[in-house]
Amino acid sequence: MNKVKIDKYNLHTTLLGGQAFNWDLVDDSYFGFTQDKIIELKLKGSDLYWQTYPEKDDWEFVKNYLQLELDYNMILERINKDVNVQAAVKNISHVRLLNQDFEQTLLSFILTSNKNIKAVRKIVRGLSKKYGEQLTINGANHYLFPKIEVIANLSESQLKEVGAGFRAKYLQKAAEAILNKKLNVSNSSIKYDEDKVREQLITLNGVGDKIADCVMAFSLEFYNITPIDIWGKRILTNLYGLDENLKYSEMRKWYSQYFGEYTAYAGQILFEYYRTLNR
DNA sequence: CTCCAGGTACTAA
DNA sequence: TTAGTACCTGGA
Repeated sequence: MNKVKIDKYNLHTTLLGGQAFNWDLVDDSYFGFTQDKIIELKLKGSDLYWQTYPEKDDWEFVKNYLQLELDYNMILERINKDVNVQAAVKNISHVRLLNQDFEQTLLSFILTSNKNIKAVRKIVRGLSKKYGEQLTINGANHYLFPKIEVIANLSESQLKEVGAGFRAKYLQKAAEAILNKKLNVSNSSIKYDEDKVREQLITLNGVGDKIADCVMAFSLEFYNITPIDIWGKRILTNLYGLDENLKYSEMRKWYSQYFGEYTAYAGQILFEYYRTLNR
């Protein structure tokens, strides 16, 4: 495996927390899957051992996916607005944001509607095992996330077989929209206007404010916003004293104005912290 | 067994 | 514009 030094990187919570559903801890290695790669990561002290399959040694991918060149100390300073952030950083140290693939992120988060993380992970694995390509690495079987065209051509009942439930038709339609280039959004959308990207995403059935924000923060590098789920709302009302009846857009605005350019990092750190506190 | 989950669409006022 | 409710399904 290849080796690189990393600092202040909570690999465990970053990979297995609430922003991605495609990582597993096997012995002391983390294995992740995308539409065309299996990624293996192993942390020993400050040494990160890494490898990609089947195309090996894809450093560009790993560097970009883990956002290794980002100035994390600077971000910590920028979001250090109060004791809540300080407590979160102290307790759940150094949670980062991954830069994930747009298509996989969109489809995965469509599955989160009214589901807990564990259940979503299960559906994503079912999808991959049944409809994704199989790879054998060191004698073990791994499955890639299914290709968009595969999902677009599955029936609603085929998707329900892996537990997608009422989200099955949303999933298929979203894959179809991507395939037919009906969506004016892709991984290069970071150049585009925030409101326009959100507007595009919400045209999809099954994608509302919250899921759109997840896709934007976790795969399109819109770090100035953070998705507000049930935990995000609890943080706003319980820690910051906001009215629980505020509209979603008003809550998002509050987060963005308070935390600024790196709101997504603040949101994710607070989310992982507050979720752990209340479990 | 029931209850509910990192929401969203649909309907009625 | 806003409030109320159904939705698949599997963990807890």
